Amino acid sequence: MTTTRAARTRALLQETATRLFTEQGYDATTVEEIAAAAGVSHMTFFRHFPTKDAVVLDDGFDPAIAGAVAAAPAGLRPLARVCAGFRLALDHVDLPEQEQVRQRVQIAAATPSLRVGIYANTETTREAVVDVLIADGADELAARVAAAAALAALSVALLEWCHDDGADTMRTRLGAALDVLDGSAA
Amino acid sequence: MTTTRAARTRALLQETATRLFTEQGYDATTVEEIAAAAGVSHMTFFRHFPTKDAVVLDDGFDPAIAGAVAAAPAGLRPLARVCAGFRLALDHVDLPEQEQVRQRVQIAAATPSLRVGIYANTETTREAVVDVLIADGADELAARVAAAAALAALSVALLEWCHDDGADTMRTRLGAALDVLDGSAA
DNA sequence: CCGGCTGATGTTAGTGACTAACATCAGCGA
DNA sequence: TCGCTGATGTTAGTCACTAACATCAGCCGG
Repeated sequence: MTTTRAARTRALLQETATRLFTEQGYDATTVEEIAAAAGVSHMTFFRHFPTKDAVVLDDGFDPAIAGAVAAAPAGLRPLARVCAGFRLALDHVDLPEQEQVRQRVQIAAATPSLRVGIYANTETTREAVVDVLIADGADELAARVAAAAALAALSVALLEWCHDDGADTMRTRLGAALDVLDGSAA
Repeated sequence: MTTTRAARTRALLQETATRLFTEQGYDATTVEEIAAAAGVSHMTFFRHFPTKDAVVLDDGFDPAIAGAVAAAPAGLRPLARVCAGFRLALDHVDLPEQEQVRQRVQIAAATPSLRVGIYANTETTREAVVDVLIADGADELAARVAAAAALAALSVALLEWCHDDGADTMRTRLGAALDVLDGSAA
């Protein structure tokens, strides 16, 4: 079983969409267009992606984050703990297909409605992180604030990273963003 | 000039919308419905609010924030500075019509797509705060991260505040959220 | 008190994201 | 090979939102 048919269709749709978005812009590209270019119907598109923006916004490496936070030392205050966890995640996850990700982030950065979506997209991750913190006795408000702040920092760093092109590695950027929250920054 | 006709229409639309959203839910209420209940056409609705969610999400007390950040002591690190500014804003702005705001926040809290919109809505405020920080010599990434983190904290606090109903005042809640970022929290 | 001017509103006709219901087709196991 | 199941297609909608153009309300100079 090389890859299921569904997985192939999904990948094809994602590639096609990314290409069209890059060529002519996100807003100027309709779902119908993507589907046609991929040789399927628009219904197939929506069976694989719940919304048009999901094609761009599904980075898929969010879920690992909560685990990393759990692995970080439990004694810290919520914000420090979350930052420590994120740093662990950065070191362990090996950020696959950087170019793929970068291309998608670039599309998102260029499209106001998608930029917004980046923050929106972190909601499930945020809840997962919150659960970890609460399980270790953190106040609920503190947990939510810490998780939200750290994820916002990550999102900002991602946008910044693809903005001034290639100067830093993504890891460096994300690390610097966390420093701002941590107190390690001047 | 008591109030211009346009302002009256806008207010009427906002009240009508808020009422209908509370009664039957945001998603179950169409713009057409709101317009009809207010005795206007749907075009009039969109002339006063750019989108359906703007009726709920326009709190309008965001713009004052950037000014308060500018008034905060310039020597602090970006995150501390932003937090200090927000505290100033909380003390000086007198949070008008709390009930109106609370009702809208409650609608937003109950509607996934709107909860997302709360974060989205802070983008212009964020940029204003970023400008203030950069003008005082902050690193661009640091400025963006600090602003985003603090605004995320505020949004979280708002949601939490209307969630466990009436226990704290909104000011208290927001202050506690800022403490988590500041380091004043255990 | 009147004709006109301007901004607020209405009408109509569209586009595009998304959904529901139902038909069909591809491929794999019995 | 038959049939079953999941992947896809078709069709017909709903709803947010927009563009173009018609109309109407209210104030302003005459």
